[in-house]
Amino acid sequence: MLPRRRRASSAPGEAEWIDGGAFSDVAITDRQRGILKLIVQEYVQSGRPVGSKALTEKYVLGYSAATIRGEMAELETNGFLQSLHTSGGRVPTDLGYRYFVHLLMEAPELPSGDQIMIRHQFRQVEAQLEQWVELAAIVLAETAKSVSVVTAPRPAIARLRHLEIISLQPRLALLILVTQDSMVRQVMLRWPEDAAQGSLSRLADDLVDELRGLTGNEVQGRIGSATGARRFVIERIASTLTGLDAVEQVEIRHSGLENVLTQPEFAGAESQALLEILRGGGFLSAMLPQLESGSGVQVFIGDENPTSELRRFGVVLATYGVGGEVSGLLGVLGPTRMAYGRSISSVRYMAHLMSGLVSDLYGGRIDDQRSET
Amino acid sequence: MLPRRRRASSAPGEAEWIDGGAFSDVAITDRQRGILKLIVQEYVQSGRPVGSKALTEKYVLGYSAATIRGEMAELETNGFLQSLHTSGGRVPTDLGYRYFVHLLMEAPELPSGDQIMIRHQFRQVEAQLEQWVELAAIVLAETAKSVSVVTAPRPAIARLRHLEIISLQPRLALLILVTQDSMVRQVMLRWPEDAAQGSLSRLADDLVDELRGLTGNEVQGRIGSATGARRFVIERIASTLTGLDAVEQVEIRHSGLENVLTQPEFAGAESQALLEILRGGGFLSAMLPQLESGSGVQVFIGDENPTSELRRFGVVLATYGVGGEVSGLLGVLGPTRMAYGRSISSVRYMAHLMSGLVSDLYGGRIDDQRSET
DNA sequence: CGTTAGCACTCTCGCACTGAGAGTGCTAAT
DNA sequence: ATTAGCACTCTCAGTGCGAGAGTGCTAACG
Repeated sequence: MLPRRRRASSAPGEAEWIDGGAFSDVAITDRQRGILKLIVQEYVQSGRPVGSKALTEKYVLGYSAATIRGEMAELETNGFLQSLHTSGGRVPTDLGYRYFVHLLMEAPELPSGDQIMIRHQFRQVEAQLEQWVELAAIVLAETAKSVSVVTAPRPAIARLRHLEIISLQPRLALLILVTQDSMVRQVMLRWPEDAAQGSLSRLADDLVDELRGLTGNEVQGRIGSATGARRFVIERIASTLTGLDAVEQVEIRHSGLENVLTQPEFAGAESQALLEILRGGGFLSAMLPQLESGSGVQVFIGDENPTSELRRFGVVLATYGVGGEVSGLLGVLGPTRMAYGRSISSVRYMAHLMSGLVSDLYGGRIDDQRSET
Repeated sequence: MLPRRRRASSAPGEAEWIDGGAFSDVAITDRQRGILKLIVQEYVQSGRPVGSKALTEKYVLGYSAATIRGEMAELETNGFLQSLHTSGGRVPTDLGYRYFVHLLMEAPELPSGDQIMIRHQFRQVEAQLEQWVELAAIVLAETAKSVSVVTAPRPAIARLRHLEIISLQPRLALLILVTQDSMVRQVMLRWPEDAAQGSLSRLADDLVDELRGLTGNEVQGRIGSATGARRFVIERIASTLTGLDAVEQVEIRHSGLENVLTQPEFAGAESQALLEILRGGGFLSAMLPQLESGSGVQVFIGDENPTSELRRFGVVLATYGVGGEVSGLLGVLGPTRMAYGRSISSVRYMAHLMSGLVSDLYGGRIDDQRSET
């Protein structure tokens, strides 16, 4: 009946009333819309349930507290609000937030001052690829004032570009793999017998020539009749490459825990839930199938989240990257009572920025790799 | 007068009374020692100030609560204990903890069951170097039941082993540096003019031949009369290598926040202090000068810490690595009221384990680098 | 007929108060 | 030297209470 999840308004500036059809079967008047909007904003800001009197005192409305009470009662029966106690104000339900995000909220562009500052920070570390993700997490946490999560950009599928084998000890060597998308992995190799650097280097050169541009599965297919050290190394290359494609391998950076842990709802055990979510790779593998890549900023509120641990959280996510080729994911995590407008603005801008950076690196050069050594 | 900081007992098993000389100018009887030990243990476990009566009820001692009161009073005047309120028991001071750690505590070896489990986990990821540090942080946090910090092993000084330049776009290239200690760094290069992959590869080959084995400063010295792209690349190599030597570049992994944030002393703003410490590189640069490398597990309690943000924390640290050549740092962070014995055992074992792993990689092959390509 | 003021009622929250429990120092007896 | 006893202090949990805020209902109003 109602949409479980929808893309956020992508038009900066005014709230959009277009496509209200999804909610149109619910009777909700303009005035109720206005009141709902105020309640969400107020509750997000204060964290305390909001009542009719408080609204009339804080805002100049054309009608009185009693009227608001009536409207609030109706909003409650329609499922947009709920009252925690008989007295003491009301708070939005997940549906209330959803309606707010979908139809009432504004998510303007980030102030140009912020944009300039952020771009400046990125220019500082532009050269060091390793720092991009870290910086993105930090900046996103700061602008959204929430916990941010960012993954490194990943190719849809890893292909070998270069490898080196470095002898460390007679029976120990280090295999360095570089993929076409500039990911680097180091793998330790233990030989059953002594191996000299010379033969290892030759082996490496051979393998580069033979395996360049191949995926993990294709490398696996090349094992063929290879034997001994050569076979062993090829197997390792294959498994490392396929490992890179696995979702579980993706590391999430996060930042800004302090923005959220100090909020009242995270006083007790709730903070543990948050840390748990951020720790394992579970968050990612739960979220990924929900994301239609390239579809802009997506918002998950409370029960809309795929796992029950996230039931009390709001998640604002976007993918970034170039086409379907290389992509990462970034977003913001907070209590359902979070500032969705600001979060969406921040996430949208950061996704845009990171896409730009990544496309500088990888854009339009997917197939001209074999040209030179 | 009193030592500000001392190495922890490194003899597994019994507490050591040797070298008590440092504290010997303070009059403290055997019975007081026993009482102090009990108080620290009790307080660490319960988190509540401990009183005389509670001790007699919990333990079978040869004397009564009144006697304990007398001894506790004396311990307080000597600075080992302090009472937070007129009534309500006493808690150890920093000095009390220090005495406990130095002379009263046992830090036995980790149970062999734990050791086996840990080694098993490491065997699983042995091949993936990137995962060692991560796993070390996780395991350390688990065994010490506290927040762990681990840095990746770093060479004392980075020397170039290999480099590659990969053309991404006409004016954009990626420089991949590999140091002799197998660290890999990726640097983006923007050219003022178009450059073909062919010339870049030749440039890279040239530079490898010329710069292999050199440190950042030495590379800097080789700039000489080089011009154009060549000069630009050399400069970047030099600055990246020197950057690797900088302490600020070191990344700390941490794990186990949940072990500590749920404890009573971190209910409020204190948690923010902890997150702050773990965030920036400040922690490391403050701690490093305090550490005599290779001297085993070191313990810093409260005011013994170099920075004031750490005043309410206890820190148990050890370096690991091979000789003075390659080293990292790992340890545990917690409230001053932490289980020092368990922490020291865990840190000691993990340092030992990581040293073993690192020495497999880097051991005794510091100077035979130029032999082959 | 929608809107609003008024009213009685409910619930939370902060505050003061209280008694139990625990700890302390002191002293006199052992 | 050790200890039992005692008077005193302080914390903490529980209780009661009043203020404040919110609610639903109803009657009056434009």
